[in-house]
Amino acid sequence: MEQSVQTSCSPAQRRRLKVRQMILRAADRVFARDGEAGLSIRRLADEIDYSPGAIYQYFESKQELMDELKEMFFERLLEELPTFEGKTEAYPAFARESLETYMRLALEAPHHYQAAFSGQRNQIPSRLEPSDMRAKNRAFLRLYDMIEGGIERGVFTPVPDVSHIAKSIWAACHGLVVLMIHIPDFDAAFGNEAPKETNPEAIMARHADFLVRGVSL
Amino acid sequence: MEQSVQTSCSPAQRRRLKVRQMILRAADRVFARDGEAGLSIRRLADEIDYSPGAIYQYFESKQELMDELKEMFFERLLEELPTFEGKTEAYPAFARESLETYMRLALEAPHHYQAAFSGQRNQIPSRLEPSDMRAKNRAFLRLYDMIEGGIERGVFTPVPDVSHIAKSIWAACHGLVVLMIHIPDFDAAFGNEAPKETNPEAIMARHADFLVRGVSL
DNA sequence: CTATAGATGTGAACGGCGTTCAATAATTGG
DNA sequence: CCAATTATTGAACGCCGTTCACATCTATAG
Repeated sequence: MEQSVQTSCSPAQRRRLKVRQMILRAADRVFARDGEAGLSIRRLADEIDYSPGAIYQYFESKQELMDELKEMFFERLLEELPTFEGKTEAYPAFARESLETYMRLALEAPHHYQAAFSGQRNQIPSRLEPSDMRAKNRAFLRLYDMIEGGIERGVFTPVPDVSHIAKSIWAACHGLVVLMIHIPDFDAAFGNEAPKETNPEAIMARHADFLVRGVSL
Repeated sequence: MEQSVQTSCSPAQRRRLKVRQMILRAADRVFARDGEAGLSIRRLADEIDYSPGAIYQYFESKQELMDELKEMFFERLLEELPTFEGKTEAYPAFARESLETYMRLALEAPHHYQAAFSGQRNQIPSRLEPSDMRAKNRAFLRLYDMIEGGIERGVFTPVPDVSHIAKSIWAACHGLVVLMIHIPDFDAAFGNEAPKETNPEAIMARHADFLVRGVSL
């Protein structure tokens, strides 16, 4: 408490945060490799050459650790989501790109994404207090603003409640991702008319197009 | 093997199936009450006054038991899905009703529904061999036929590959249900414009309408 | 520099889990 | 009624998350 800057606190607590980060990174690695079932406190402790009990010095429970892992996905999403800086006529393409980014990132980290929607308890998104809002809620706000922006620019059909449309579109993207994670070759399956295209990108692009057309005009 | 009808085989094997059904019904009860986390072989054995090991005489593993529980949802869905017997102009309403039935049943058995999409390993739906197809695949076929029927009647827009649209719509319904299960008050949340309606039925109806309009004309 | 208070890590333990298996009880066919 | 098959048990194995008394290390105060 000597030359305390108060903002970055003490010298020894730095190390504490470093170790915490190290645990999180190791957990992220194991989780991406072996999924939720493959990540146990004991295996994680083994990975970082610690005793299982030691982890509880840095996390209240496995749940808290998992929650931080899940949060990571939406933080990454917020970084990668595109921003619109172009002519109005390019807005639909921007909307499609936003939805495709969401689905692509989810498919790249399927375990993280699945886990983020496994529990039942969750915060209600709120327009207020955007500072300490969880990343998931902030991501929904981006979607909300994206649709609102389209309406203001006159490329999307105006509706009394934008949040309804935002929820429908979020749900649609979420559903496709979950189905693609859950059912292998979901894009190629059911090939009555011969499976022309089998890449996941194609069906995601079609899906995004279907949704954007649904709100256009 | 006396007056054997051959279809229902032996007298003692009857009892075996009875016990199997009894276990399944008990598992269904515990599962609906306490969810996937609350259903353990030991608790189930306790519920039916059996030894834990006894259950393995009737099921290879807990996974096999769970799989049958999940299958139950789609069998129930197949029973409750409406069939179309009306004038062409009523087809959109029939389509909406089909989607709403799917979502309503899922919300009524959230644990079953969530569990049905938790694993990664799953069958690819196939147009062929409809006899022993899993109920989930048969349910998808119903959706496929529903859309195809709409196109043939000239109320839905023709597309080169019906399965693409079917997948998008399935994904959209699935996504909404999962989000509603995962986020409490998902329908009422985000009330910028004052939460007028807070019943789940309303947002499901809007969602179904949004999707049916997307394929209409 | 040393003593000491607090943070840090350990290892054993608890209760619960899915699953297996030899031994026992029950049921069935001849 | 007996033999053979089947059903059921209870203990055991190796996991799991979590806790806790104890050892160990750190860093500050005298």
